[in-house]
Amino acid sequence: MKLSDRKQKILQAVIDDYVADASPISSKHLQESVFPDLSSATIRNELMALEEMGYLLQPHTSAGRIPSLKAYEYYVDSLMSASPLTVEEIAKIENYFTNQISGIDEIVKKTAKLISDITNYTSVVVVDNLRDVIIEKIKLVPLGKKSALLVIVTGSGVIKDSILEFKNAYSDDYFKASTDLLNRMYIGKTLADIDLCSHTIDCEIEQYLSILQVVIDAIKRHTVDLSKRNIALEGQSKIFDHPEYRDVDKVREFMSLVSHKENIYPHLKSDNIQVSINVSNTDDKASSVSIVSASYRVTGKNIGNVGVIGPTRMDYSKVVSVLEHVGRVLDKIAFERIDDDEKC
Amino acid sequence: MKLSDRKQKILQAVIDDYVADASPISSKHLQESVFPDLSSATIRNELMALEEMGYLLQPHTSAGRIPSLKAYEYYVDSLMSASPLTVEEIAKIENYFTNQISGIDEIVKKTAKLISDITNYTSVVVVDNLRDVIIEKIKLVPLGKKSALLVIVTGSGVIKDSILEFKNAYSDDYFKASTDLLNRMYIGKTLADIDLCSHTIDCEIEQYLSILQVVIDAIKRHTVDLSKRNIALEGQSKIFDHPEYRDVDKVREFMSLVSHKENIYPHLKSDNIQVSINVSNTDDKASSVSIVSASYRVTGKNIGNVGVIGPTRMDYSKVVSVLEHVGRVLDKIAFERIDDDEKC
DNA sequence: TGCTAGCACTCTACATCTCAGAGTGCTAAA
DNA sequence: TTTAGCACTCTGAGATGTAGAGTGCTAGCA
Repeated sequence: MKLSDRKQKILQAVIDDYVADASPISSKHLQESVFPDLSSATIRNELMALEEMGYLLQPHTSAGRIPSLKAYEYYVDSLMSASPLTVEEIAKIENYFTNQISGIDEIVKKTAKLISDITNYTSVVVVDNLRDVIIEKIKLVPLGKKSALLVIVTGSGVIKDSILEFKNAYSDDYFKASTDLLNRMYIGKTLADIDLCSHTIDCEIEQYLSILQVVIDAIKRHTVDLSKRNIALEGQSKIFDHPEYRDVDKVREFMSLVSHKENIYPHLKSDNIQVSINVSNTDDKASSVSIVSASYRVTGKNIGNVGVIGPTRMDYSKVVSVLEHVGRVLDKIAFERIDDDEKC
Repeated sequence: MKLSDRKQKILQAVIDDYVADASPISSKHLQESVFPDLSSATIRNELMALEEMGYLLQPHTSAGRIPSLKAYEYYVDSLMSASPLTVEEIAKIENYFTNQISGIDEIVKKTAKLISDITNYTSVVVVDNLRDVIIEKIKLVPLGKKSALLVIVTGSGVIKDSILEFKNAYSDDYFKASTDLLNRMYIGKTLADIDLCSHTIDCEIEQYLSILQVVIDAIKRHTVDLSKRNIALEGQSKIFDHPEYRDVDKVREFMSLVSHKENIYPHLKSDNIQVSINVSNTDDKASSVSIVSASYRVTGKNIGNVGVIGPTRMDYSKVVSVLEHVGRVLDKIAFERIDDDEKC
C-alpha cells in the first residue's frame, strides 16, 4: 500500500498545518497554501481517498481533515525530515552547561529544563543505566557513630544521595578501613559487577561484613529501585499552551499521567530515538498523548533516558532534532570532564 | 462593630456550608439545617444586615450568599474552632516517619506529601532557617583533585548537596588539613556565625585561604540563596478536586503561581501559624488563592516553613489542625534522633 | 482518464428567545 | 421583633434560527 507522490505531499501538508494550527485542514486551504495549480475539488478527491485509506479523519461532515494516528505513524516513519534548529536554539543548548555542573541530579534537572524550554513540551529525564558506569572512587563519610554518607564517584558524575543508617556504632577507624576495603574491591568495576561479585567473601571481608552488607545493599538499591532513580520532570505547565488542553478534564488527565512515574517509564525503554504515539489509554482522539524518547550515552554507554511528552499533535521533527543535539552536547561535556580529571 | 450572637452563628453556618459545598447558601437552606425555629424571612433580614456590614456577598440577585474575604478573616480570627482529626489521620501522621529518614531533603519531601495527602490541598515545605542550626561536623570529601563534596552535619539533619569545584588541584592531605581547620573553627557555631566571623584570618588560615574561600562561599550560599534551599511542592493536582477550578484559566493561573517559588516565599514568613487570604493578585472572587503557613521548630529553633495553598474557600480549621499536629510530630522525631545520637 | 465548476447538503457556532425555578426584598400584619 | 405573602430578578437549560464553512456529488471538459 504505497501512497502516490501527490498523496504523500498532501498528507504531509495536512500534518504540518495541523501540527501548527490544531484546526482541521480544508481543501481550499491546501489549494491556497500548497497546490495553487490544482482545484479544491481535486484536492477533495484526494482527501477522500486518504480518508478511506485510514490516514485522515473528519471531526464532522463539514469540517476539514485531521491526521489519524496511522498518519502520524506514517509521518514519523517515512515523511519526517530533520527540522534544523535556529542559531539561537543551538547557542542555547551549547552554552547551557558551561557553568559549574555538579552531581548527576543537577545535570538531570538542567537537561530536563533545557529540553522543555526549547521544545515547549513537558520533558522528563531519568538516569537509568548507571549499572554500566565505572566506579572511580567510593567514600564512606561518617556522620555519627551509627550513620554515614555513601558517596560514589563515577566516570559520568557523582552519585551522592545515600545516607546509611547502621544498627551498631562503629569507630572512625573502622569506617576508614572498610572504605579502603571497598575501594580495593570495586574501583574500576561497574555497579552491575557489585551486584554479582558480592559472594566472594574472604577472611578480610568477614571482619567488615556487617557494615559492607549495608553498603552493598544501598548500592544495589541504586541499580534496581525505580524510586531511587534520579528523575526530573520539567515544564508541566507547557501543556496550557496547546489548544487541545482547553478543557480541565484533559489537563487533569495529562497531569495524572505525568505525575505517576510508572506510567512514563515503559515508554522510555529505547536504545535510540523512538516515538510512542497515543500513549494514554483513552480513545478520545483529541486528548491523546505521545512521547518522544531517546537514550543518552556518555562515552558510548547508555546512562539514561529522556522523554518529551505532549499531545499527539506534536512537532516530532523539531523534538527529535532537539533531542539529538542535546544528546551530542551531553556526551561531549562528559568526555571533557573525564579528560580534564585525568590530566590532573 | 460587634456581631450579635445570632449573626455570628449565621455567619459561621454560611461559611461552613459554603466551604463544604462551594455553592451559595440560601435563607431557606439555613432555616432547614441550623435554625428550624426561625422563619426564612428572619434569616433573610439577618443575611441582609451581614451583607451591608461587608461579611457576605451575593453573586447575583436571586442567588444565596457567599462569604466575603472579610468574612474569612473574621472567621479565622474569631469563629474558627479546632477541627479534631480522625484517628486514622492521627495514626497516619504518627506512623509516617517511622521508617528510615535520611537527609533533610527527604524529610522535607515526605512532610509535604503527608500534609497534601491529609488536607487535600497543595502543600509546600521549605527549609529556611538553617542559619540558626548548630554545626556538629564539617566534612570535605575529595572527589577528584579539583572537586570535593561538602557535607555539613547539624543537629537537625545533614546538609549534603554541595559539590565544590576548585580552580586549583589539591592533595588529599591538603583537603584533610583544611577539613580539620574548618572543624576547629566552626563546630558548635551556627551557619549565621560563619556568615559573620569569616574575617578573622590568622596565619594558619591564610595557608588554606584559597580552599576555605570556596567552602565559606558555598555555606553562605546555603544561608542566603533562595534557589539553593531545600523546597518541596506536593499535591499540585489536588486543585482539580475543587470546583472553583473547573476552568482551565484558573488552573493555569494557580499552576503559574505555585511553580514560581518567589510568589510563595513571602507568604511563608511567619513565626507561628498564619493565614494569608487572597494571595493571588486577581480581583476575581472565585479564583482567589489563600495560603495557610506555619513555621516548624526542631528543639525550639525554627528550621523551616510549611504552607498549604488552596482556594480561599478552604477548610482553615482542618488545615490548621493538621499543621499543628505534624509540627509536633516533627519536633518529637528530631528530638529522638538527637537523643539517640548522643547516647552512642 | 483526470480535472474542474457548480450546487445541494450537512454540520457547527453563535445569537436570540422562552420558561421554570430559585431566591430575594419589601410590605403589612401578628 | 418576627412572619407570611407576593412581586421581582436572575440563572440555566432547552428550543429555534441563521450565517458560514466545508464537503460530496454530478456533469461537463481536456
